[in-house]
Amino acid sequence: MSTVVTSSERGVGRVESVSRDEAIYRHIYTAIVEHHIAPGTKLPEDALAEVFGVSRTVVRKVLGRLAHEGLLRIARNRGARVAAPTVGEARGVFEARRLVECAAMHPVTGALSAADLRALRRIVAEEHEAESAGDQRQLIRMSGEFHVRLMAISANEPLTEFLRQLVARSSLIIAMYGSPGGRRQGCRDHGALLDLIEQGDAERASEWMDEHLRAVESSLNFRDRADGRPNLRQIFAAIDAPVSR
Amino acid sequence: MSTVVTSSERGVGRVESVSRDEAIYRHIYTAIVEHHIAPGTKLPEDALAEVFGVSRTVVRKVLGRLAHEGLLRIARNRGARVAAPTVGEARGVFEARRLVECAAMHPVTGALSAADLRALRRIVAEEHEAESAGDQRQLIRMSGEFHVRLMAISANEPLTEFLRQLVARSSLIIAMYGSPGGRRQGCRDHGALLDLIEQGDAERASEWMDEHLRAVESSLNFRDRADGRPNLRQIFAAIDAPVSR
DNA sequence: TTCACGTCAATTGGATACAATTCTCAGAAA
DNA sequence: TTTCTGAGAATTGTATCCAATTGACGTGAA
Repeated sequence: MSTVVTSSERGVGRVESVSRDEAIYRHIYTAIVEHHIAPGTKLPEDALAEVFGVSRTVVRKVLGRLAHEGLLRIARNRGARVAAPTVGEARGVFEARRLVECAAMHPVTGALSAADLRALRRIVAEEHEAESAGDQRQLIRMSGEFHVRLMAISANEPLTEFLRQLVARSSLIIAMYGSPGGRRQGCRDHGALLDLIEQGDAERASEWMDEHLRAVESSLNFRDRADGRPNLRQIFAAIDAPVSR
Repeated sequence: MSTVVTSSERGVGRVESVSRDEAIYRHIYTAIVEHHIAPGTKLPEDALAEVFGVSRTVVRKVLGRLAHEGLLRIARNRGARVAAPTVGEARGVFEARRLVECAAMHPVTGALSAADLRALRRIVAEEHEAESAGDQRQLIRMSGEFHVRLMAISANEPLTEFLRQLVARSSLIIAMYGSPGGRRQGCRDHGALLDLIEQGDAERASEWMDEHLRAVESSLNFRDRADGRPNLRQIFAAIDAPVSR
């Protein structure tokens, strides 16, 4: 599963970059977003506390944060599970992304610097490398990174943070509904988008982003679940047959 | 200050609508958004625990949630304070609102039902009443309610929740930078917006929303703080004089 | 007077203990 | 066999306790 940060992290040389809470948060966050943990998986407080070598207190804080970001669902007295977005929730996330990311192309195009462009092209290059190497997890990571970093150019903290959450949830959605080799065009696409932005054509960049996100959404299979155990409640919710007896 | 919910809330007739956590959350949330507590006010865990008759444990959970929504700032070992948005943060919030709310006018216009329209007109009427009565807090509440309910018509949960947070933070911003009688045109404006949406003119509704939000932002006074103690760091950040000694 | 320093009170961070709830599964009854 | 039931185990919710950090205050030296 996920490796645990040893106590050596608080070395003298390093500026204790992140708190212990933050480190645990990132571990679980990464595990979910990079598909190390399947949607619906239960995350018991005891087990996590033991894995990370802390008490349940700090685990609960982290779980609360992840739940607030939509990556977990916490049911009272029933603990936390990795979120398993319904089809409706999945469509909602992508609709929100289209609205926000397309609209953001205008301020982003206006604010783009040469350094920004270099950093983004570097990410696209890493996407290519990951694709060539067949490293699906790296591809997921870099694809998400691209979208978030692009939004970050707007220098708008609320929007960037919001998108970060949407991108993370998108990753969960792909884990549930994505076909294994579903998204092939993704990376070259991002490069083409950068060309448009570099040319200052915000309008076409916006249209481009719209098509891109629709393509990703279209590549999903909302008819049957991708993972092992089917969500019975979801399946039967659409069937209005009378219950026997 | 804020009244405490007595234990009678868990009456038999009522379906125990909200948990105790939720009740405490709403109390503090309302107190902040409706300007019962000034930005920068410290919120000690002990004091809140005593006020609400619970242990610090549950208070901490609630404070964490409020901090995650941007209404509080929690500094390690220094406790929670009501957020005091800087000018930059304030502009960021309004920029995000313009981007999201304007873009949302298209799906909202498409999805508007007769019942939605009635509910929104009712809110506008309550805004008028509050304005006539000089009830500033009710005016704040209804104005925020209008924007959130309007977004809710899009039936997009992530966007609606995001806007709810932005609206709450806007209220904090107005508490800091708003002049007492600053916003007079607000309520009739909302009615005019509904006219445009009712006519199905999403494009003009979007433009209208843009102007509306810019007007609200323009009515703010970002030069000197509205509340008592000035933010020295912010003031001196712009001055590049060498420190004596 | 002003600054530096050290002690002490106040507050928060984290761990543990106990209570409350849910889940599991064996066993009985239909 | 299937379904219901209930006792026990497992897990979460809350309170409390102790350690760690911060901030305030008072003392003393320059």
